[in-house]
Amino acid sequence: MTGNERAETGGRPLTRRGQETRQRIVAAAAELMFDNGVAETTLEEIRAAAGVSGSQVYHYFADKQALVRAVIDFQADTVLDAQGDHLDRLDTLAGLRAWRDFLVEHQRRLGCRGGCPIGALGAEVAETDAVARVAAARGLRRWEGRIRDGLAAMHARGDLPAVTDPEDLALAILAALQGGLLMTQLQRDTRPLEVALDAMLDRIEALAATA
Amino acid sequence: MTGNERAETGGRPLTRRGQETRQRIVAAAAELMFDNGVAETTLEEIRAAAGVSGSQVYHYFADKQALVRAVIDFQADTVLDAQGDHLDRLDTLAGLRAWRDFLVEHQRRLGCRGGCPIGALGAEVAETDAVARVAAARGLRRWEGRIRDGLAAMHARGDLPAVTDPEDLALAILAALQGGLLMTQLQRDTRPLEVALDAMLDRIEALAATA
DNA sequence: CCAAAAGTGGGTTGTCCAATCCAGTTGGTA
DNA sequence: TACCAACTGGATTGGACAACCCACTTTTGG
Repeated sequence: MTGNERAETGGRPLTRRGQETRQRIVAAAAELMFDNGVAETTLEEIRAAAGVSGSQVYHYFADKQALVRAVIDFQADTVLDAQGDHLDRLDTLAGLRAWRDFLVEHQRRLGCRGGCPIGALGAEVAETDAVARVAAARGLRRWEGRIRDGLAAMHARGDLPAVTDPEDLALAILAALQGGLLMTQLQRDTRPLEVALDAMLDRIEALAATA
Repeated sequence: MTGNERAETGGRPLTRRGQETRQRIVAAAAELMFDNGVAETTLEEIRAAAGVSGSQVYHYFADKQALVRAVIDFQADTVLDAQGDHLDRLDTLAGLRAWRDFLVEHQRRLGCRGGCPIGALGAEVAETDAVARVAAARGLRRWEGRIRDGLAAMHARGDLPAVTDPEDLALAILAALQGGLLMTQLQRDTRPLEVALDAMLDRIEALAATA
């Protein structure tokens, strides 16, 4: 899922070591951009944080924009990874609640800083770089897909009313999550995230009760 | 609500003309920053768009950061203004639905560009400028307050179950709205906004039915 | 072992832009 | 009419930073 295109147009292969270095650069860039935003992160800082020298960044990326795009794909992978098994257990109410608690606890540990690694990054570059915008949208879609799979299983099992659409429900939950993260970031308080997710899960619980 | 502090610390008064010019600068900055983001907006562009010359920007603002903070307050006023009477009619289900339609239609007219003028701006500077972050949070709180007032009226009237908390409900709705706007911006499609708001309003409708 | 890739450690260039300064004019108002 | 804020229209400085280039060494994979 992470873009493998070389900086140079001729698609010469990357050795394992090359892949690793490239990945180190992307990971370092991701962390710095998460902490300080894209605009406030310089290639020099990234170079130093990744522990590579001189022109290595330009060896792997045509320009900063290309790196930003790689970072977005990287964050999509990382975010889904970090949620681990939780995403496989969204087919019960208990699983959904546990996932909610995990997300809230994660924000608490971060001091409510940074917001969503995909959403915040995407929003910053959305109006400047259409390719990056689409990459961020794609990342959120993958996330949405995992939520939908859980709800669809509930739906198929008959735990949700037949008329409810798991697609819509999943999208609504992710939107509440994104908004909750944004407000939690601005207020430095996990309450918006808690209340937003609880509202959606309470709704699902209510729907489940009628099924 | 918009900050009136002069650039110079000695608080000399602004004449009406001065106030107007200052406002023109803020409005021009707000539009440019909404379209292109803070980092991509130069003071020179703002100066030209506002139709003022040379050092006028620095006559009213100590630096770019001060201008950004003024823009955030300005956008808070503007956003609430733009929703006009809708915000006074959030005490019925019909009023809530009409508000939802207005928001969706507004995004459609904008081509789903820019996201929330407060949220997107706040997120961009949140990790760099704590004062701006707090200003954005304050703007969202005002918005949240208007929603809560409507729901509280329903609650007082007995249209919502006594156990439900209008505060929480309002916060959840605003979070869904923010997340919906963000995803709508990234996907260039109003569906996320529609689905997120509908989920929250359906929930309120269900709660109202049990009251 | 050899060719290509990966990597070092600089230097350089050009541009953009925030921020400052100033000498002078206009305009309102007490 | 005197004063001061508002405003003009520049010039300038200083720094940051993306992007590019190069001579050379090390690593690796076939």
